[in-house]
Amino acid sequence: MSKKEKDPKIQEKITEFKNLCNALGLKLTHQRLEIFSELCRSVDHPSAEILYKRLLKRISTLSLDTVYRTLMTFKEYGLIDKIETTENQSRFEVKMSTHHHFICKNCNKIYDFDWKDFDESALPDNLSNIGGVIHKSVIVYGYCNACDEKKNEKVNKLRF
Amino acid sequence: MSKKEKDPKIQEKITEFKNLCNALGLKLTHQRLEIFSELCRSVDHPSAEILYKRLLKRISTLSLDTVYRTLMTFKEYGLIDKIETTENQSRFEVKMSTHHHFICKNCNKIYDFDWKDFDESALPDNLSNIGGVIHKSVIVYGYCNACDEKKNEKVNKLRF
DNA sequence: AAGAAAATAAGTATTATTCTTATTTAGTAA
DNA sequence: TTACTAAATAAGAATAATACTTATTTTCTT
Ligand SMILES: [Mn+2]
Ligand SMILES: [Mn+2]
Ligand SMILES: [Zn+2]
Ligand SMILES: [Zn+2]
Repeated sequence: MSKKEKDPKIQEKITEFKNLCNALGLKLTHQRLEIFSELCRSVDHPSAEILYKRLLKRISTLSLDTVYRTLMTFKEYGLIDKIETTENQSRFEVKMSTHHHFICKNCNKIYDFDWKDFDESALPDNLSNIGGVIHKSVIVYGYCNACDEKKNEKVNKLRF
Repeated sequence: MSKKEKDPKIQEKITEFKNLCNALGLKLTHQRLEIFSELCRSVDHPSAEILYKRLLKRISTLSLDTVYRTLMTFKEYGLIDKIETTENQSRFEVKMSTHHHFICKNCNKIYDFDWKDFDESALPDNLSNIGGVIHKSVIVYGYCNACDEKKNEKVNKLRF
């Protein structure tokens, strides 16, 4: 039985998830519910392994394979997304309204951001030579503020 | 010794590569030259393994590890890029002028395209809360024309 | 031509993900 | 409820992707 969520947004997503499982004929297992809930709560686009470690606290008998398998299933049914990265561990997030990703070159954290102007902009003409576009997104790279602060701390330690 | 390149663009990149190796103190080995040249010629953003298979025809003693190690080195020195994908095999390309990627949801081919308007557009303000941006790029998903044609062929076979 | 430092090949190791199978569970209908 | 069936899970084995170790070879310099 999943704990009560404080955040009503997450509560809502979970209710929606339960309904979808029913509608899609997916059995609503304890594992699926916990995996989905944990991913809902995660703001950091976790890997299967990170999710697994977090979930072990709730389901001590959980297997890593179940996490992988369940994420695959969720992806097949369009409940979650696999994120584009250059890392070799895949990372995931629950399907959300259109948004984009800032990836820190130092800590590899992935932050969400909105960019309405981009969402509304027309794609370039030359794309029709390649194919028909279904979805577009932006990835930006840089150093996150958290990392900058840490770097400054270090510099200050050296200076004083 | 690398074969003469027909394409002067590629020839030029290879010459530049040789100079850069010198400048950076990277030994210009047969393997490095062939790996770089092959990646230059590749329009398909190949994986290490694909590159390795192509290169075996030229260097029969090449080891897959050398391909991985060399690609890592090239990336460290900024000569190539690792591409963002949702696949679990990394894919690569030689560093080129700013461009973006169309990824086919069916065949996973990655096509390059230009989008000057995007390149010149300002990022959204909310990004400063996250960090400082160094690089931005677009990924679009869809079905490439090649895949569409194949699908139509199949449909026609069924109809006639 | 000789020597030092760096790079390679081969084999091994590790990491990430998937498969196999026996057991358990969710959903359903009596 | 209970019993049944199909689907899902856990555990461990297997595979795939990438990285490490070390003896040998190569590049670059002198
Ligand atoms: Mn996101
Ligand atoms: Mn490209
Ligand atoms: Zn960071
Ligand atoms: Zn295609």
